[in-house]
Amino acid sequence: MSGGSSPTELERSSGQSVSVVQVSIPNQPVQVQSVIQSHVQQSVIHATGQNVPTIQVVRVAPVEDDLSDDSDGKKRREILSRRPSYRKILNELSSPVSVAKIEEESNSSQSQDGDSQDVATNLTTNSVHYQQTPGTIQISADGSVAQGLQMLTMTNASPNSTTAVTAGATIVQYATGPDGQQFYIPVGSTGTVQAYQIATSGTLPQGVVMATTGGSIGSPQQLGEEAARKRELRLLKNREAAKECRRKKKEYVKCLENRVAVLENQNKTLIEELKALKELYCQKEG
DNA sequence: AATACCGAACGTCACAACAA
DNA sequence: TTGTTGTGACGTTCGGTATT
Repeated sequence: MSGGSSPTELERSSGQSVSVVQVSIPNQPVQVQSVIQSHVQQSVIHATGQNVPTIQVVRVAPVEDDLSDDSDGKKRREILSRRPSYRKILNELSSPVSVAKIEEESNSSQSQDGDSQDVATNLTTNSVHYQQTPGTIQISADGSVAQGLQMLTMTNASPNSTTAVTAGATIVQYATGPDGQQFYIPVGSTGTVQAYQIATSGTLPQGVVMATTGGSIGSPQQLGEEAARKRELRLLKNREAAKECRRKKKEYVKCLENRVAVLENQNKTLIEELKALKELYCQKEG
């Protein structure tokens, strides 16, 4: 057992008090730190070392709500922005064991979500209808996986409409291909589509590049439209990113909660085992 | 049935971290 | 240095449940 008189890395960085319970287990292959960040209702597990016969359970005491003063929004924001993200914490995990397990659990939950690789997913929020068609995954001879085309179609779908695409509907198509990401946004109601390409590799420059449909750019009005479209794209991408971020976060939290439960069980068992061994030892001594 | 409350999900903004 | 991405925070909307 060790409480640690000097502040841990976590205490130094977060200002939270940390209590440490350390249990040595013969033949236990990993060292595990379980960290509960109650403030954000997230659990973080650190697993380090393949051959360290130690389990270390770390509990972070609930932080005093020093952020409750809403009048000081900027300070609050500053403090919160310094908190490391769960992704960063995950990246800091040094053990391939935990990472592999998280990935494994992540994959299994994805497959539970209804074969997301094979079935087109449809979701409707408010009056906006999203349809994501399955991407093609190319696997080369060396086993590497190349991301294929992924198409996202967004339409204004009325709740009663039987067809996703109706006259005058706004359709934004988003595609991820080998040359980068592409967006197709309708211009006016004539059916003309403006295509944008966001290059991520190859010869195309980084950023948004006007790709198709003629018409010179230069007039203030066109510049304004261009800026508006850019903003539209940014919002669209950010919207999708936020969704993805939330999905990952939920998955991650679920995974960690499961693991916390497992480790708590394990801890309980080990404490009982230790107790039994102590009694045995005392009997032998006495 | 009307209202209040709550939690989940969403869209947007701001900003840190990262890549080119 | 600049553009992109990921994510915390905030406000809004919506559906479910409890209460009146």
